[in-house]
Amino acid sequence: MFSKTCEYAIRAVLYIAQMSKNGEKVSIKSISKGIDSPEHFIAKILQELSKKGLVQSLKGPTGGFYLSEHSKKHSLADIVKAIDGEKIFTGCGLGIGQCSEEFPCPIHNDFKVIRKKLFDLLQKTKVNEFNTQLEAKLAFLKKNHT
Amino acid sequence: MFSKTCEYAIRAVLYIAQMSKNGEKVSIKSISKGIDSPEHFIAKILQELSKKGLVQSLKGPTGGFYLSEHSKKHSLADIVKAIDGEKIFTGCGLGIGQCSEEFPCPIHNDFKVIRKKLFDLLQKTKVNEFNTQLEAKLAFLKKNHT
DNA sequence: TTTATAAAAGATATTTTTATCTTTTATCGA
DNA sequence: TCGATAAAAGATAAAAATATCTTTTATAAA
Repeated sequence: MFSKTCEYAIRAVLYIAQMSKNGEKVSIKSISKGIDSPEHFIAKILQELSKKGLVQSLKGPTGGFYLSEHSKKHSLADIVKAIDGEKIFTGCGLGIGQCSEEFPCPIHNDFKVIRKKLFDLLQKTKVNEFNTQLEAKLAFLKKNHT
Repeated sequence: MFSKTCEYAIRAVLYIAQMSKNGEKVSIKSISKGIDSPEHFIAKILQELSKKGLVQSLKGPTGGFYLSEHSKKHSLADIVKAIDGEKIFTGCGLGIGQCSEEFPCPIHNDFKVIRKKLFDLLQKTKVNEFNTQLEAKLAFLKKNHT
């Protein structure tokens, strides 16, 4: 559905949201462990998210990643758009360049419905809404949750 | 959503379904033009689909690809499974290996619904059901439909 | 039986995605 | 101010996906 990069990105942001909810900052090392991703790879991804304003960061000792009040309200759709682009929400299911209402692919209409549902879901879901679930270990961001 | 290989595969099978509906056979060259895909690449993909029994073929002069009565009834889900595997129907939306009912990722339940809708749609859609639409140019398998 | 045709098979190349490594810059605390 | 820390930036590497090329095999028609 999403690229691996995008999956890591979402997990990282949810992790940062939870871990920094009281103003703390979270290091790459912590994030990498917390979501079970390659350390250098998630660093690159966070660099990108930081540039686009989806997460905030500070260098140096006691530095790390956190979310501004504004960033806490971002949706999962914002992250997906930042990493994978709009293709998954608007592109043709069969990869036809000019697929449109006027010249539709055979599954155009059915796919439109599913894509809309996906977008609506991601759009309404905000990155800080899982904090308590994650805290209570009712939801997880990696496989080794022991 | 699907890999490019899978998009080509679906388009190719729909094209073969339409073009071979009266017992004709369709050449790779014709398929490649009909769906606007690289000739050698679609040849490789059809080889795979042929091995898995999703399309039939015959070598030599007057040879080409066609669909048996059985193959005509295959669903789009069958093609997706053959090329991309089950991951899109069953895998975790955030790429967590052991995501499950017991240890769910944060979006597990919402995604389950969307994945099910996608699967149901692809499962109920059969490869030969677009023949008349395609014939009447009410649906298209490539961008240059002139 | 020979020749032409068209897919199958196998090998190779290119591009994109995923991942890693090294150096630089900013910031904090001693 | 200096040293340690942590992210940013840039370069490189490995793996996977996409694409192409060449040779072989099966089939049909002349």
